[in-house]
Amino acid sequence: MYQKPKGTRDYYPEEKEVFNRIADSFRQSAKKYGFREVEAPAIETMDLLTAKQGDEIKSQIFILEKKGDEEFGLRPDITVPVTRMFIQKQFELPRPVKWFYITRMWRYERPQQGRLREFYQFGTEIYGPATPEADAEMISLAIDSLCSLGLKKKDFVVKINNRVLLQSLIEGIGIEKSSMDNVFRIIDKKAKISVEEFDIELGKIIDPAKIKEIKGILAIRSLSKIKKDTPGLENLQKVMDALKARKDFIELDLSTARGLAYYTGTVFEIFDRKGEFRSIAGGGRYDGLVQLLGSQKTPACGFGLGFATLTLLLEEKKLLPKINLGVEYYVAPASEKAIKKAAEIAEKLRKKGSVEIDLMDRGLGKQLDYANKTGAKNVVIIGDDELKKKIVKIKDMKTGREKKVSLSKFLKQ
RNA sequence: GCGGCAAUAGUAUAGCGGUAGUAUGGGGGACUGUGGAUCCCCAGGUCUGGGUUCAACUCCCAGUUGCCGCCCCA
Repeated sequence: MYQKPKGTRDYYPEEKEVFNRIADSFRQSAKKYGFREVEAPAIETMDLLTAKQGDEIKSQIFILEKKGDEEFGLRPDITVPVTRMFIQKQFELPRPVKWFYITRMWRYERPQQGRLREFYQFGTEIYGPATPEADAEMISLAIDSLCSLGLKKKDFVVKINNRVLLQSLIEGIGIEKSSMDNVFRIIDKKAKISVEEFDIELGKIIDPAKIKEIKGILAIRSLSKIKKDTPGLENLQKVMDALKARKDFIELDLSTARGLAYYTGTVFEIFDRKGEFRSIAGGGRYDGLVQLLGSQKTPACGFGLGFATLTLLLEEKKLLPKINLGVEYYVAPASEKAIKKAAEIAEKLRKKGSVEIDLMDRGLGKQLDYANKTGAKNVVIIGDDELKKKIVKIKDMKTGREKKVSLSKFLKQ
């Protein structure tokens, strides 16, 4: 028996339908805000995929065997390919450019809870506006998207921060810029590790006497506690003001830093309230990315929302869509002679809805069994008797009740 | 890249150093054109490769995959 590749998952019909329902729901939410769906190639040149540099990143790309001079890899995220798409058409696109995607990505890494090697994300990118309203809009959309699946404010929380603000505060206590990336990385992990570990990790790169001050900063729960002219403060305040209608979902959390990412301003991450799973979604402002990819500097922001963790949460909250893949009509020929007529009936019924017909040359009992197991709503029975009388029997599979209908009348309705 | 636990029909589970069972699901049949019940028949399994042994599904080692964690999470 062949096994499926490590870290992938198969979607059998019911599972695929669950996926489709969730995807459709996201699609609708995004369209309500005027976002337009895009798709990028699964493969991109290694030049593009590694443009952001970093050895870790490169080690997580599935690199395709080199043919000639061409070197491709599977995209490990889609912000970069979509940004490439933006750059190629940027001068003809009316701004703001608001795109969304529901598609898959690949990362060569160890699978664990909520993390696969091939995975789906719903996400958005906005190119053009530098306004706090743009940040607020993408966060609103993320919240609405989750709510439209039935999740409530008691189920998830949006932790929001601003990297400029965090950096000014950290610099304000005398930490050098050179160690900022590492400090950010540890700060971002704070919720996941113990106080002792946090102290040890930070102690390795900064003066241990400063750890307490950092903790003091991270404990701030309200922007009003921060000195008025601190860079980033006003911007974050405006973003949060614009999100007032959804304030029950939002928490200021200065320890949300989002690793070494390309984020330059607002950052946010969505978690389940219990903090049981890894993050459901994350995003922020990345004003430097377009320039990094070789074009003129353009403000941009976006978020990504993974299906893996989301599914875990929906499962726990019993919010996964209930699926019935049964057809509306199963047409059951009860005799050899009726097969032709049954095919005719099926063909006509298909103009209106989903119809299945016997392909296994089985007796009526087995056919009903099959119709029952696959969730068919009605069975149309046609046999010698019905042929003679020019009728069909319609059996409601839920109630078991049968009614006789004249064939011509039935096909006309 | 590192570590912990696990692996028996499609699924869920027994079992034992000596020829692998049960349930469910799948196919066929009976109940004499009618499903969800009952009964009968059929197909289907010890993850892979080594080792120990007269004999390995069972014990040992390695690999693979799964679950979980670390690293990382653009």
